[in-house]
Amino acid sequence: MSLPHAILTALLEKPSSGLELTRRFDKSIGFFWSATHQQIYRELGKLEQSGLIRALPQLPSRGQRKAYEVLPQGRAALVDWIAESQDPKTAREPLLLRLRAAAVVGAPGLAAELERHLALHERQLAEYLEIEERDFPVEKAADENRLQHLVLRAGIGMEAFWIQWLTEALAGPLAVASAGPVPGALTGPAAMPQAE
Amino acid sequence: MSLPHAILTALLEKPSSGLELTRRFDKSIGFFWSATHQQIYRELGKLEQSGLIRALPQLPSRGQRKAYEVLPQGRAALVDWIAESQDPKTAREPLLLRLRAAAVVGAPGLAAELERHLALHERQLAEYLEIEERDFPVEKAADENRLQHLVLRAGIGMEAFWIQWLTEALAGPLAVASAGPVPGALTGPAAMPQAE
DNA sequence: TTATGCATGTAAGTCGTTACATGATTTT
DNA sequence: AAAATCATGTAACGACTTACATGCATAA
Repeated sequence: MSLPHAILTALLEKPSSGLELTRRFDKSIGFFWSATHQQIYRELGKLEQSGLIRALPQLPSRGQRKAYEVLPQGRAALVDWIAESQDPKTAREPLLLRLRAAAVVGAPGLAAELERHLALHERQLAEYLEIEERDFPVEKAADENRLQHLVLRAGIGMEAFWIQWLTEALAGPLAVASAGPVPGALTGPAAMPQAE
Repeated sequence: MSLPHAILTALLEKPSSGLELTRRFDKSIGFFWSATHQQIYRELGKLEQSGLIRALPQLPSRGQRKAYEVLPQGRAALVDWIAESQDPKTAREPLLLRLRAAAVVGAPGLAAELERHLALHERQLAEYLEIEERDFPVEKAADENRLQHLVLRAGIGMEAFWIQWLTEALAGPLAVASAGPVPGALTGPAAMPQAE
């Protein structure tokens, strides 16, 4: 149930139309919770029906843009959600899954993928650092911005972690000892010192 | 499409029944791709119908346990998947969303959540380190285990990152300057230096 | 023989993704 | 007027979650 609350937060920051929200989800909010415009429109409809937001009186300018604002009920729902007890979900990392699979059947082509991911993470880190420099300059470290800055620091830390890990992974051999990529040659299932 | 390949990997490591897979997904594999038994049974059915795995001749012992093994086609499908080009998905971190929401409407109850998460991550890290000590002792750093060890190192690194970040977050003030938790008092939408 | 646990499964609903549809406005 | 773009939306599917159902084996 994160999407509706992400939308409430975005609308509190600034009342917006569906498309404007979509644009904003491509940037800051979407760094930690992406959403397509279809999801957003559907969720806006639900939120309006639930009485948590309402459409602002139409500005009859261009297009049919409908802007929404958060109602007191919506704000209250958001406050409740913040304090809810939610366990961290077990991570879903297809890349690690692929590494583990490569340990069993061989790893041709995997190094290229790791390098590609490394480049992507480096680009993302650069983008985060740019935002930090722009919005949270060292000279004015204010307490009011602390939460926003913490969110950004989390993004920076995660990217830095992946870059370090991928670099370490690419530094050593990726091939597995016995198993080749030959489809027919089944390796023995027994010799797995991996944790179960 | 990660779950079927996670299952193929698990079955290559050791042919198993649905429940055995469920147990194993609660442990090693599930650290990076969790799955419930319902998902697993459904996926086993699909994989069998696709001719990627087959049920082993019944051991008529207790219960109705059906064990599956991977067929050459399944192994080939896994090899292909490893080399596929898959972009890293944008992270989904509800906790960061909640921080961002707290920056807008206030943060009562958030500190308790952060502390709870910190404890959970510390426990998880301890578990990973225990596994590392058991399965990858320093004296026998072999290349054959390198991929499995890398996967585990990723888990360790992620937990370490969260612990560090949460500690840093809890070290400072979490309250937001102006906004209280009062549902009716809407704050101005303008003053957001946050990146958009 | 009831109860408890094991093992496999069905059903329903939500969330997310991909592809397509529609009307309005701006550009050529 | 035709084409491109903007803005909102529908439809269909697949993945995941939660709750429930069933048959079998062992234990009380």
